[in-house]
Amino acid sequence: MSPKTPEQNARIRAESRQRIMAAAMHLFARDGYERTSIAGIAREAGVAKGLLYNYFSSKEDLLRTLILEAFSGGDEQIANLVAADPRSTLRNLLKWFFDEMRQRPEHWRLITEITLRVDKYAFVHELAKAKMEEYVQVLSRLFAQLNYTDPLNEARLFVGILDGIGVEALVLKDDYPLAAMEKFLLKKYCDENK
Amino acid sequence: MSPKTPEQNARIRAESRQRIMAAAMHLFARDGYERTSIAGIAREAGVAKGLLYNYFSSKEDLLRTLILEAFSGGDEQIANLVAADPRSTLRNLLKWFFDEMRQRPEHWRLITEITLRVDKYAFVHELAKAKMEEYVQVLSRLFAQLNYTDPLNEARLFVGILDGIGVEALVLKDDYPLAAMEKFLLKKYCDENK
Amino acid sequence: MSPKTPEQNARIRAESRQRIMAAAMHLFARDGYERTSIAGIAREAGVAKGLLYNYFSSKEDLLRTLILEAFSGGDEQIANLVAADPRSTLRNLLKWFFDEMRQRPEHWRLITEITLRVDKYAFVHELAKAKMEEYVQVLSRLFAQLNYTDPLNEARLFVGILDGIGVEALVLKDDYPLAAMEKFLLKKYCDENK
Amino acid sequence: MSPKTPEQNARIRAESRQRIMAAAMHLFARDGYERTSIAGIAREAGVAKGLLYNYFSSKEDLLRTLILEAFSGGDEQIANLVAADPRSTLRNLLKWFFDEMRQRPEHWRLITEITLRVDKYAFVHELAKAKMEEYVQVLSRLFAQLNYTDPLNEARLFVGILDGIGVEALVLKDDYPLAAMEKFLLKKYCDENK
DNA sequence: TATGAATGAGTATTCATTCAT
DNA sequence: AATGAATGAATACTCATTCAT
Repeated sequence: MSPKTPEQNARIRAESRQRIMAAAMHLFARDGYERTSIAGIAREAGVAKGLLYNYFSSKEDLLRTLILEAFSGGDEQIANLVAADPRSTLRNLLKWFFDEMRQRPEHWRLITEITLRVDKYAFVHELAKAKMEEYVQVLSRLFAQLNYTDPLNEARLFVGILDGIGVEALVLKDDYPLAAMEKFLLKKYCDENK
Repeated sequence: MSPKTPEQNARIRAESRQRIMAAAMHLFARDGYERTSIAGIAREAGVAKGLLYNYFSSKEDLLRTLILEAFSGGDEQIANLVAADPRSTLRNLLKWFFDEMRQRPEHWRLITEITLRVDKYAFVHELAKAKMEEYVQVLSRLFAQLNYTDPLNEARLFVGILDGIGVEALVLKDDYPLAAMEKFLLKKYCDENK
Repeated sequence: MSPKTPEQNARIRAESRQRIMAAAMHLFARDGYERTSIAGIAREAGVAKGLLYNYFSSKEDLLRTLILEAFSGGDEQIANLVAADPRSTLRNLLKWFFDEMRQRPEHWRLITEITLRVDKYAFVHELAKAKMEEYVQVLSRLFAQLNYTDPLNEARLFVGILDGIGVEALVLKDDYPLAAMEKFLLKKYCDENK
Repeated sequence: MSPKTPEQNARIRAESRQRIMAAAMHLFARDGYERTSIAGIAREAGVAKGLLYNYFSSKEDLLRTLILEAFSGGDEQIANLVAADPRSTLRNLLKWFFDEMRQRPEHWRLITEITLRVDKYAFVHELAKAKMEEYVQVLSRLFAQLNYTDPLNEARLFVGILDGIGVEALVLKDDYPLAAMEKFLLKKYCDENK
């Protein structure tokens, strides 16, 4: 008789929104942004096409939302990896990275693909640049503490290594020796006896 | 009006084909595969849309042809980089890589983008895997000659580094310090005094 | 919480209904029937979309209601314009018409637009025809009293003039010399010395 | 074997374009611009939806083309109505107008509807204003030659009359006494004995 | 009485592909 | 070998309407 309470509506909205975002993330990651249709996302989410536009103003707005959330979600997690000594921090970071590659490869595939299509989605350029610089700065300090002679470029190299391994693991999938590389890098960067 | 000789026809065919491929490569690289239209390729090539289907059975077939050629073209060039001593070979390789990133970034953007869309274009998976293994083997031998303790993984790391720097340079464009990284890597891998 | 009395309910109903109608009239007039959305009307009226369907069975029903009311509303006003002598009645009529064009141009734009879309909204045809004949009859009597030789066609002409000036004023807006035409027609039809 | 000659193509294109324009004119006029779908136009024209976009960049572009053509077509015809003496010119004009209303009512319905929806299609405002002023000027000269005391406003009135009768004839259709009004106006404006 | 989340048919537009010439 | 007019399935997006609360 009486309309739904604001709380009920908020919950319903949050749920629908979440389902749509999860479906979109899955499909964007699996098939790429361009190859994913709104109809497909709606079907995957189990809602009608039109509902999507109650929550996102366009397909690109949905993408933007996912990207922003992915980037900011990453930030929090990385903040948790910082340890007392630099070598442990590096170790945590490497372990986190390889775990992610094993557990959410599709998620990272999307991030990588979108990041490469920079021209079309200009906001990504700024975002990626800011993140990159942030990571390089943090790593640079770590390498300085470890007395590397050129910590800035070591930091850039380290980021590049992770990026490169990421791309290769995404392409070669089970054929890429993730475990071996993890061990190798842990030894190279975190071995106390070195 | 007069019937053409078989030789003339062959030449004409080769030329048209080449123009179409050049136009397609340019546009695929600049705008991405999905965002490039057959009409656009035909316009860029200065031919009619229909002609395209005399040479390629579909848009994807055209893509496939370009990818195959790009990969095999790379092979030849890399073969030329091999020098007498391993350190010079590494130096040539690094210099070639950084030159390519400076001169044909869009070309490599396409290769990278397509390579990431592995599921859709399954043939790429095999191709990429074969190339990767080939490169790793060659590099592995180089690192063995240079007495690295784990030459196989060093080779994988090296390939990963180039991949990663490539991705970052493509994303950050002029904001990425290509020159600094080139110098840094040349010192790290090719400095005789080390 | 406490159950409302029937009187309260009736008042609430009347108010909601009125707000919806006012909002719809405003938007239909400003943007046209097709370009106005139910969502927009609800927003303008400050009610939920669903409520609209408690009072009107469809968008078209809402339109119909507005049209009927506009026509019958006009009747009342026009009845008040009748004066003792025919020339004064004509003068009142002209003044009322030009005042309306100045004060509620959008209202008349809607009436005109809808009236033209006769096929789609068949009920308008009958309505318009009935009104037209009624006006022509009244005017015809006026012109007969003023000893015009062909009062029936003079009446039709007079109605046509008002319609025509209405359309032109709606199209040309501030570029149409409403004041000059008002003066001109008053002189033509109501000048005692003529 | 050989491709179509440019002449063949030009003819084919002109024909298709014409069929699409005729279909669009018909449907826009009958159902209104908003209620007419591209699919409907294509069906009426007997072509595929896509073909429409080979000739017009959008639905609005198609409308614009039709409007411009309708306005410029009118110009030519009206130029032919000018006669040696002003009374004959007026007679030609009135006859032309009533003939048009009898023969192409739907055409004029479209012009009127679009002209009223000025806000959305700003280019119409300018067009209509220019035409109106042009007609008023020509008529003003005619009325001056006929020694009317206020030729400018007489001209405006005359244009208004035609507009008004047009609107009413469009709405009332066969119920509007077009013939009677024609005779009445011819007598009023063109009777030599008056 | 009133709400607003949800639906799905409908819209304009794009584009790979075909085919008569 | 080459053309480009034509096709129609697919796409993102809109919006009147329903209905559980």
